[in-house]
Amino acid sequence: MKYHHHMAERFDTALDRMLEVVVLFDHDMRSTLAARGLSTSRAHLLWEIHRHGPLSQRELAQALQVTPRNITGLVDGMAADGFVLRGPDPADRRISRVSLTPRGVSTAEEMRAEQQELGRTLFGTMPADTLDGLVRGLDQVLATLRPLIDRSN
Amino acid sequence: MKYHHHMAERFDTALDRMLEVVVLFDHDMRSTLAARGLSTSRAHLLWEIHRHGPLSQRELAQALQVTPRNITGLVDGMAADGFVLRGPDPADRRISRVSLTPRGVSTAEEMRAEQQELGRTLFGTMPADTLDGLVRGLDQVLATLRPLIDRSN
DNA sequence: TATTGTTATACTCTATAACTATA
DNA sequence: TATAGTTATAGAGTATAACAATA
Repeated sequence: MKYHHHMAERFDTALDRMLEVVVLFDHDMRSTLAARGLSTSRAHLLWEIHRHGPLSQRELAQALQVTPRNITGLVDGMAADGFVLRGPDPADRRISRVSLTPRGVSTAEEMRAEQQELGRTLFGTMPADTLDGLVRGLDQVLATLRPLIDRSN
Repeated sequence: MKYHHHMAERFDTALDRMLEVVVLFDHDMRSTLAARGLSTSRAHLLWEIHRHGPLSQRELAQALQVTPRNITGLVDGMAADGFVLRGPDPADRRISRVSLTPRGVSTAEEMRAEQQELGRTLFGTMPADTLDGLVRGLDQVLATLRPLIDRSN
């Protein structure tokens, strides 16, 4: 009984740390993106195209786990702001292929560079064994969490 | 040069794990809350009152880092759904004190129980030294991240 | 018939500004 | 005058449903 109580406190501590990390990361990401005129959704869309090349709006809807209607709105706004461009599909005239403008590409690359910079800030002064322990712990958390989330989809 | 490149990969790996944890936690929290008829904002409001007792809408606006106008809307909706209740302030008739209904209290307690359950799920099978390493790593990340966020506010 | 994307409509969270009632 | 909360209005992200163009 005493043992269980003791463990419960350790779990709570660990979970508190995880939750605070989630909140602070979310906050940091939002302000970084906002400085570039991007919301979380817009950044996600930009990133998917940067990784996979020009995508149809249907494909974007699946990648962002959102209805096709929302992609229309996101692409409208991002096209107006010069991040993306609608183009025809060579084989299917129903499809609108969304690609990045030069500005979209450079924004994606800057986001990537800032992410690496954050990595250096967070881990650059961390002892190697602490970093190893962190990654090992996170990997185990992810191994438990991933199937939990998959099941709920 | 080779050393730096090596470290950069280690940082990227660690950051990737952190970001995936953030995304999955966020997803898990949202679906857990949605099952109870709560959004993230509503849950935050509920939690603040549960921790601190009845609060004025001004205090809630500060706690949620949101304009007072939004509290009006959140409280309207949550009162309609039976989670909270507006009451008078004994000393100042301008103030609307928001407190939890019995349903609000039990919802907050259920959320807390589910959080502990998640802690058991994630950490219950984790070796003690791995858990220690995880917490140590997260603490160092938070020590770097907290001042970064504070500065941006 | 089925698929792609759009128009029409509505809900939640967010913000600013003007206003009411208290202090 | 200053504060607490509301009404009025607007914008972003989300959802469903009906529809046009294309397959």
